[in-house]
Amino acid sequence: MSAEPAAHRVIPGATVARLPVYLRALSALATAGTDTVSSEELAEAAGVRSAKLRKDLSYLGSYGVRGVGYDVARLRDEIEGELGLRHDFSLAIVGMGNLGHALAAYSGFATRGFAVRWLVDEAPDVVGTRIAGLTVIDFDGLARECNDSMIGVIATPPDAAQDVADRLVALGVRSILNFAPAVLSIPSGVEVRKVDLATELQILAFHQQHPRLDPKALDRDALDPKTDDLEEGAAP
Amino acid sequence: MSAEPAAHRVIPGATVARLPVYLRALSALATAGTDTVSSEELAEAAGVRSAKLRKDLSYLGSYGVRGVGYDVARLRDEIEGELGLRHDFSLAIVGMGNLGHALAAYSGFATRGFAVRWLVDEAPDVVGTRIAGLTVIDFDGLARECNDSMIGVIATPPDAAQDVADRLVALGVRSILNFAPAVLSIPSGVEVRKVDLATELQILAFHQQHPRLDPKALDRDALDPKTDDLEEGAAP
DNA sequence: AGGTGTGAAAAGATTCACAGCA
DNA sequence: TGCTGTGAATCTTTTCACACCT
Repeated sequence: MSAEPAAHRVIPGATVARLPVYLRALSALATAGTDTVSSEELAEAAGVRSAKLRKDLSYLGSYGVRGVGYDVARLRDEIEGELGLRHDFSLAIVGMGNLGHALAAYSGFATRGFAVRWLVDEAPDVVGTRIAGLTVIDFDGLARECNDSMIGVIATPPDAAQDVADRLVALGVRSILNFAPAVLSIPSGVEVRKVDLATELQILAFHQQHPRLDPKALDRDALDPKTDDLEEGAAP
Repeated sequence: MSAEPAAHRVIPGATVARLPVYLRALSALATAGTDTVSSEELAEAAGVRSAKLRKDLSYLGSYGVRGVGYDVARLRDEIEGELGLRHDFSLAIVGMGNLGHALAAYSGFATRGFAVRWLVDEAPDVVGTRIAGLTVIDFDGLARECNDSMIGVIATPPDAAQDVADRLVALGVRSILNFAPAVLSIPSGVEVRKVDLATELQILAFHQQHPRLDPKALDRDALDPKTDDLEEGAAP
């Protein structure tokens, strides 16, 4: 037996980082009216190998049926539950420069379950203005609104980032998405993810300068019609 | 011996992903007038452990001096060289919606060595308009300008992403930064990095729901970056 | 002393390959 | 028959610990 619904299972970080991708693929399948999917098909849609997909899903429990595949709606719901998407999160974007502005308006940001609710800036001439339908507040204003489902988004210049992080932590924020190219010092118990555009570009630059002398790219087409392999995995 | 300047050394993907962070820390130190730094100090500034830093740097060669540390300017230059930042790259941002607009104007994007040079969109009412000092062009326009140092940035809605990727590849682009929440099918030889905001938020949501029963959280506060993640590291 | 460079051990992630169930 | 779930093998990344150099 192994089909335990809830468990003290420890899900590897690399797996967690892929769950959102699986979730997206499953939502697309559900929308398309598909109700059962094999690991092979889902893996293809998610850009991973089927063995990896099955291993990942096995950490959640046994939600597949041998000889058949996975129930799309069921699996989607399980992953949503695992990711904690059953309740909504509110985003507080700090720093209303170009990037903060864009994030406030960026619809891709308002994925199901995440809504931009507060825009924060300390500049007196910015506080009180309206951006994307919200009024910009300062940290005092944010303190009054703070609750458990708040996620902080740092979109300030790098030199202000640590200070902003400290303030967010002081408000009780436990999840931070950091767009500022700065290393943050954060107490344990608070999770930070960083999105760093310059870093991504530099990694691309590296690979462009050191073309991967594709290890075994020749035999690929012999085995498999599709020669596309792309990225991979992650990070804890 | 081991102080070979250039080598056929294979640098692990995880290491490559950290070089930009070291580079930033070194630039800051150089600006501050520091000319020598120990692995301990640099690691602290970069948010990693010193052993990891030393191991990473050892893949580049022996640029440190025992009992002393690393020469800041020298190490910075070596990393720049390794990352291929000796020559400049030009960015072509495709998709002039909210996000594309913001990226065009985002100064953090114009890190040394990377300049936004082309803005691309296919909508007739957008082509020809000026954004952030550049005139928006279409793919035909881009085809005329294409060169070897071009990096494509996809900032379109997800359903257009694959088509845009195909066109970029057809133009000879070998590096793509993808902001669209879609899995791209790409021929080998082309490198794709993805930046996916919804995924990052969902990973944060997961950790908020499953608080890491801090294994040994007593020690130090800062560090323990992951990311990559987005993940992710190198490639199959 | 003081701090780098690196083998070797440990931890983590991916892939293989197949038993076992529908 | 067909496809999941998973132990075992493999590969990658991190951490340890210390020889070695200045």
